[in-house]
Amino acid sequence: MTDIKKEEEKSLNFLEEIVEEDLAAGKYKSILTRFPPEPNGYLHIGHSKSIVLNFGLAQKYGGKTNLRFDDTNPVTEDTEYVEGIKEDIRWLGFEWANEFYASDYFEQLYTFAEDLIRKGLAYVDDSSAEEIARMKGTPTEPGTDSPYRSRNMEENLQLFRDMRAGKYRDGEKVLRARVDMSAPNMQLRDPIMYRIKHAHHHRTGDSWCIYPMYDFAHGQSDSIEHITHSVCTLEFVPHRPLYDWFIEKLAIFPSHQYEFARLNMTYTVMSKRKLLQLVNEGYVTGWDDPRMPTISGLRRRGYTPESIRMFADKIGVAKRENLIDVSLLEFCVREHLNKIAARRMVVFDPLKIVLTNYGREEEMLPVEDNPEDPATTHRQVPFSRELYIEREDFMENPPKKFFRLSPGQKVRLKSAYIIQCEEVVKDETGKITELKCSYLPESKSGGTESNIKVQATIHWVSIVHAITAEVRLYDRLFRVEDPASEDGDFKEYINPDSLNVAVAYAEPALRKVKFNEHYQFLRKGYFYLDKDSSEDRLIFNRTSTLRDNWVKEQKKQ
RNA sequence: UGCCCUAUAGUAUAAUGGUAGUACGACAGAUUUUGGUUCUGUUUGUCGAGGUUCGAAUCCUCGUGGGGCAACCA
Repeated sequence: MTDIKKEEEKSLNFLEEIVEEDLAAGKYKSILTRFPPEPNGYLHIGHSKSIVLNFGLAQKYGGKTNLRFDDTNPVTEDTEYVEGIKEDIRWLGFEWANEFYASDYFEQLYTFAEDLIRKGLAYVDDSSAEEIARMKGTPTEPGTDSPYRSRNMEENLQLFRDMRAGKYRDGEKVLRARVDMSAPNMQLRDPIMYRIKHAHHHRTGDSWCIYPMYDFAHGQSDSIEHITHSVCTLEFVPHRPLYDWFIEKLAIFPSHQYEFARLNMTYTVMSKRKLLQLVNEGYVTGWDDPRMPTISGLRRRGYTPESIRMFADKIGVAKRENLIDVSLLEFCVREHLNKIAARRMVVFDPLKIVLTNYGREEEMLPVEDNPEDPATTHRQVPFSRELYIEREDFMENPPKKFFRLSPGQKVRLKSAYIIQCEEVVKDETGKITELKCSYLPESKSGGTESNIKVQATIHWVSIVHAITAEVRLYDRLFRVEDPASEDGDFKEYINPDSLNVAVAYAEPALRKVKFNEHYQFLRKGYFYLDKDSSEDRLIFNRTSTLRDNWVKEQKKQ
């Protein structure tokens, strides 16, 4: 009931409004969107905004979404990326109606081009790239006509066929649309439709040596598939008149382009070019390095598809430039993981404690797996006389608001007993090596007299039963909010401490950990088994820390 | 010195000529065997100047700020 109400109250974004209007006006019976990545890199969190938008629009209004690879530039593209992209989309939880490639349409696009030549709307230009650039003019000065602009139709047709037949070298000729060399919109100054590239294409092999440009492939592909709403990012706004021009002159299905502002996020970079640099120059270990904003990186780090979809939903869709705080992404993943992650106790920086009055060898204590789950299961955790606690959970001279262990003070060991610190043992350098504590037998968790109040509860692990695990603790990849907008090379702003590796002591239940299981290490954060793990070596990535008011409190002082 | 997009709390986003709301953040409190979670409360906003109107965040004009466009990239 409340959910329905919420749904009703939730306002539409401008694209949903357009779709609703089109549907209401009977313009379309159902809608068809597409997600059109170029297979020249891996998908990142910015793409997930587009994916959730395109697939979400179709889902919401009973339509469908095609996956179309925009593979018109053979030199940068590869099937490795095709496979990676498909995996990422599926992982995010979306299924496409059709898998298409712009290269599926090369023959059709070629026919379209000949059609435009016959109509006198395209011509072969022999000018060099430099000459074409010069004749293009500037934003404030009109361009000038190429001497080849007035070539007759038959000659253009023959030349274009010769281009396809491989008679010319790369760069010798191009096919251009004859639009308007003095248009205020630069995109309309006779844009290039085809260029010669004697290059191997990952799907069409060597069967073509001319390849269509984006502008002569994208809109036409949309039209061939009868895409109703072609949603892309803002930088293509100036291309829209050209998109419409080609469709009009070709008299083909009128797909329409709509633009939204791409996602920018603090403390990271979001362009494939920059991400590729980080990979190639060894700043990260790969596209799926857990510090990367890529889908594969986030997945490896322990993010869930649900959390990313929630994020995409929360950031909204509009046309103004934005810089989303990464803390919103972190909020989303905590929100989800808090509900599903099993709790475990792991000590990162151990301080030994000895319970001087604990007479038994050991005992097993039941500990709940997830307090958020009313039907939570319990596991048996071994407790014994010698334990590790977190070194930071003890202070010899604590400040006022420190609630944890200190000389003479009590804390509860989670799901076990309350202990009191009796003696601090140090080595010759003054470093604390051990704490001698007493425990309160009647304070046993769950017991009738266990309701004794103490200020804090801390996690622990039994030394003889502990297993070790490597934990990889990540921080933001960059030191500044918006590295791309800083002066100089963005790589100067990389955070040198974005990765910290430590060996931690874990309760034995963690020995049975499996891939795809999300854990909360009590009070330490959310963790996820890394693919680098092996039978005898557990490696965990910290997905995210927990919110920490104590850190804030300390900063105030 | 052109064309295009854009401007609402710290960050995003809604209000579609009629009470400026929501989320995250921040701050304060309650609860808590995680300084987590949960709950409650507080704080902060319509870029500027004119105009239209009974009434403007919304429409118009002129500024100003931000972004994009001059790849044989997408």
